[in-house]
Amino acid sequence: MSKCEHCIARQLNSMKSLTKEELKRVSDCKTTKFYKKGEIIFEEGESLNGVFCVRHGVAKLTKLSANGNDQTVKLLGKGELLGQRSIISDERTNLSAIALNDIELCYVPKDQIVEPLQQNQVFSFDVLQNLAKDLRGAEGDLIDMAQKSVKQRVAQALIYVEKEFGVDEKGYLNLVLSREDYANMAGTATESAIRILSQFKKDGLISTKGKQIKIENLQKLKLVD
Amino acid sequence: MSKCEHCIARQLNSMKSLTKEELKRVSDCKTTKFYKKGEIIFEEGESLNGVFCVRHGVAKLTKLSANGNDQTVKLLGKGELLGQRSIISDERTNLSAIALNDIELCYVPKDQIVEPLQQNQVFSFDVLQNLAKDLRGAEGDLIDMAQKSVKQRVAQALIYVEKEFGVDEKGYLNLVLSREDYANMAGTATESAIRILSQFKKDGLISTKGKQIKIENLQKLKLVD
DNA sequence: TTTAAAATATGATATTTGTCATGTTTTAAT
DNA sequence: ATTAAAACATGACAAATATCATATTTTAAA
Repeated sequence: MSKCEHCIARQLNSMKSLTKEELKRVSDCKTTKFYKKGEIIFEEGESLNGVFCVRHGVAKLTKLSANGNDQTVKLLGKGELLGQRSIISDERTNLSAIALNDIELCYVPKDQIVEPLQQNQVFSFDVLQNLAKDLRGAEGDLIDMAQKSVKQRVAQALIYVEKEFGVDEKGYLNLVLSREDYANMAGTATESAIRILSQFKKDGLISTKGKQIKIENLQKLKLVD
Repeated sequence: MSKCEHCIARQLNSMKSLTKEELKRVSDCKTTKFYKKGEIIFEEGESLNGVFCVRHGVAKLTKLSANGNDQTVKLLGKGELLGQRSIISDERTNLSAIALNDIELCYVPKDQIVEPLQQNQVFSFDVLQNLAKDLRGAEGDLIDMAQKSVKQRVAQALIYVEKEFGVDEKGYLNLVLSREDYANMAGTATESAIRILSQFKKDGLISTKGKQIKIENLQKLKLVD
């Protein structure tokens, strides 16, 4: 099995601050898991006994709201960690994680994270900084959700996907999502997302080819009202 | 000047995990600041060189949205810390802090927090757990904002204020807020908040005496649609 | 105490967004 | 290749919410 020491994904998260010995231990007891598009990685309410590190593919973190809608909180790509928070606060997870495409994850048992967290200052400070950054992001998202129009939120979702996951050689978003996925990110009805994306297309802000989307005018997309 | 060692507020946050020596140092270099109702403690975009600990009174963290609305992100009462995150991530603050009533804060210079953060495992793990908890809360709020009706959000704001700051001997909320404050918390127009509060009053969910509000039927308030 | 300003209240109306219905297109399984 | 299911699209309408206008009440300042 491949080793963490050589994993590129590792460079992208706090794991880079583990000592060689700690990393070796992680590497020795990690397992690799595969999930197909749409499969559930974990569900809200579960107790997690470890952390998942995305090696390849994209997952979404969602929560089912009281009225039965799925709200997507965050998308996670290569190198990002799932379940980190539940481990730190030792609580059940409040979110579900679902594969958005075929995904490969490394599963690292809890102890391998908690122990360094309590003994390796560099690591724990790194995790701390990441959490602080996440928190800032979450507050920003909260405000956007409260203050921006649905159209603006859909535009944001497109911009986010482009920025986070990039485009292919022809400019199409690497991450292909359904209209429903965009609706869940923007916190709106699927029909609304469809309508808005159609409008964006008519207005030349985006173009599509099948399910693929290309942002044609990023500036205007940022300025929708 | 009073000492941190004897401060009750301290018990409520991560400072309780500082060693005696660390706490002594904090105590020796802290300064006390007073702000009147409505005064700005700090504004978004400022670089903070320390952390504020609420000793008495309540502050709100808000952000001005693109369309000129103030969105309240969090209220902070006795023992809570302001600016913690900006210190950890070493970034300018993205939120403004404003006194909701006359408030007394202890200001602790950055170094007194950062140093223990990098050397005292117990303290840094405590902060880590608090951040994890805050992040969970922020994600919950995000989802509520996206999925709940304005009426539900106003109801929530009332419930939050009761839970967080309690009631006086007659059952009135200790923290007296304007309708606009409630609107900013719920992310809605002031008129909408006013209308909804009036409706709650008509329906017997709350009663008022001047600006004071009493929750009369918590159960029903939790169940508004 | 008087008076101006701020906060609260409420109606009328416009806008945004959601919901339901229905049809078309695309995708994936047989 | 055929077919069923899923995704996409769009119209019609309803519901939620914002906005604008204006009046009343409360608060704070002179």
